Amino acid sequence: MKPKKRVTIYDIARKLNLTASSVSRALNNSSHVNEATKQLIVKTAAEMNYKPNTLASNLRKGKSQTIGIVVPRINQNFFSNVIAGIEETTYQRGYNLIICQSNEAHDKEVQCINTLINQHVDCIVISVASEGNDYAHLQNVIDHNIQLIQFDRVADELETLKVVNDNQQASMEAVSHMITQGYKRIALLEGPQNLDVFRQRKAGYIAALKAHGLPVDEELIVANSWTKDLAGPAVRTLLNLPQPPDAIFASRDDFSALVVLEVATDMGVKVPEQLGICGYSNEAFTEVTSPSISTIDQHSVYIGKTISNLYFQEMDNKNKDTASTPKTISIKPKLIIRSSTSR
Amino acid sequence: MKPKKRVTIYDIARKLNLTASSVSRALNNSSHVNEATKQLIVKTAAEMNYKPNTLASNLRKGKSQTIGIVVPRINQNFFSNVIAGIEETTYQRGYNLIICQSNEAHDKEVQCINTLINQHVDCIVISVASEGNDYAHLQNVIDHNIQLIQFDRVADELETLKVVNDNQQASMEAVSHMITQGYKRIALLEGPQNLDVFRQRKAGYIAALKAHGLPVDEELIVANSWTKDLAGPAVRTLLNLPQPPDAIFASRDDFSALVVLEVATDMGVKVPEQLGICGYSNEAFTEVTSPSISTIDQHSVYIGKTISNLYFQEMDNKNKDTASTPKTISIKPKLIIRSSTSR
DNA sequence: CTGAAAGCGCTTACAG
DNA sequence: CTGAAAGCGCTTACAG
Repeated sequence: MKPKKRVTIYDIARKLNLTASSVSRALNNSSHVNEATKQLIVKTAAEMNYKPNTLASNLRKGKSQTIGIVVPRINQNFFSNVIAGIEETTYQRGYNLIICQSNEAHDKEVQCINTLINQHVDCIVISVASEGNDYAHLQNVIDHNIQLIQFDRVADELETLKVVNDNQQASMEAVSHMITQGYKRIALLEGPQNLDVFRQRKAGYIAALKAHGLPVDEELIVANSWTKDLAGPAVRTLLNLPQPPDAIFASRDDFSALVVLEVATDMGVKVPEQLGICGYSNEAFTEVTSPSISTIDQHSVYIGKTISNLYFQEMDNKNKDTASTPKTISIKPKLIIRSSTSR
Repeated sequence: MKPKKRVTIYDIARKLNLTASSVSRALNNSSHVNEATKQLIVKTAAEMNYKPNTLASNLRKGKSQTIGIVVPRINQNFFSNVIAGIEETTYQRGYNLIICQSNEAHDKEVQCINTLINQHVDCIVISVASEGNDYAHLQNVIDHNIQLIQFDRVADELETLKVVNDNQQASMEAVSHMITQGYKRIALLEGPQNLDVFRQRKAGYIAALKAHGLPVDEELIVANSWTKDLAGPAVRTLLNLPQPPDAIFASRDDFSALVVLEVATDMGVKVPEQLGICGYSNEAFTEVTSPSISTIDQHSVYIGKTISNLYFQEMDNKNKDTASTPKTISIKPKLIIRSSTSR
């Protein structure tokens, strides 16, 4: 069976003794086309099961109604939520999403970007890979006149639209909350410090301690080492210190917070009475553990929506020829106080 | 600032006093082109920061090197993992992914499909929405000669390639395992029964009981009602029965299993001694609770890889004109035995 | 090995 | 309101 050809506007035109021009106009709801023939054309197109060729239309119009997204990992909660948020908002406007994952590798990130440029996407949304600090490929996006929007992990030096989480502020609030609850020796589980977002969380932790006149004890700061096998022992060591902490801010994520909870339970350390615990990212399970775990919600879906709205707004501005200043929108994460820090 | 035009093969040709034909051939590594000029062309293209226009190339070639994916929700673990798997395999071959979410709504699913048809994707991968049982839009995909691959939630009546999970077999194994461990009154937490996959899990549960000569007690089968507020009370009711279960198969997912664990702990019911628990889907947290929770791994990333491999294989067959029979590949989920069912 | 030409399916100024 | 024509950027048989 040879692939039968698709119906084109020429086929419709031929059938109705019209020209492709008219068919095109009718189908695009353009003015200057007789209402009766328009009706006829639309009806006939449906009958013939006509599907417009977006490729041709986009080539002609010089835009693709497509947004490209590059994230380190598609199947990481935060990112898949952001993508879902972007999808929701852009879909209504008839935009498509092309999605790539960099796998945290700079090489692949460059390749993804090139593919998206070749695809003539109208906009590229990216959260940069942890590896590499050469941003020539992103500059290339700008040079090709494609709107670039960075989020979460951003290259500061590039002047682009940015949507970020205020990690420092959120961390500061979380730690301040714990101090208010009477915790005095608060430990920090670091996330990977090569990423800015985790450095910000650490900075927030330190700022909170200082603001409340508490000392920063290096002994209580645990470097990121969260393979499954290392997590437990690290926490155990912490809790076995001569002067153990009375609270732990698991700034990496809720999984590390869960490990803390498990180790504490296992050692007979009561949460929240003897040990406060706060995680990060509001994974679904934090609500259902006992005690439930305090954490920080990043509003990831909302971040996605913000990104797309920012894009559409920017497009409007360009049409109006308003000067567009590169701006950064900071989303305030929300501290979710649950039982694990309430005493 | 007006958008500057991109470099085309004509620009390169002009610069080198050649024709677009030659440039095209050189850039596509085609034969019949002098090695020296080829080198020159490639070098010049790079210097001019030339990016091919995939839109034009695809229009001309009549294919898009793009695969469309439609899932109920992008940000659901299972689906985002499948997508990641597809991405990994297709990326190497230079394919792009256009991703849509149906939000479980039939209307939106139809719209997604139409968009993908218009985009001239080469293949559509879909897991159908829970709503609706009219599959005209999928038939339309086939009619447009686009390869259709269904996965997980499939419309049986359509003759397409299918990649499914053997939910029944996996559930049967899980329940049999619990029986082997000495549990005798095993309860079932159902998933939404309008979806085939959850009906299969229930069937596996019943089959296991029957195979081991155990009675099926309707009292022990709890309908899906997993809003956060309803989960706890439902489990509590179950455990307060005059003849309570000594094990629970949370066939819906690991979150419901976690609820069971929390309620049991709260009631002083020892897991696994007095109550066995098995979840479904191998969420990351199941490994780190105490006791760790037995569950079923669906190999979701592998499912994604299988889907793309199936597609490439099918393409090869078509090129060889081999008769292509619609086939179903069944992935065997893996029972992960942990502490919550080991006594 | 290279060039001239047609065409993928559409849109859109330009006439009438 | 409708048509004829050009062109988006590329690829590919057809000549030479």
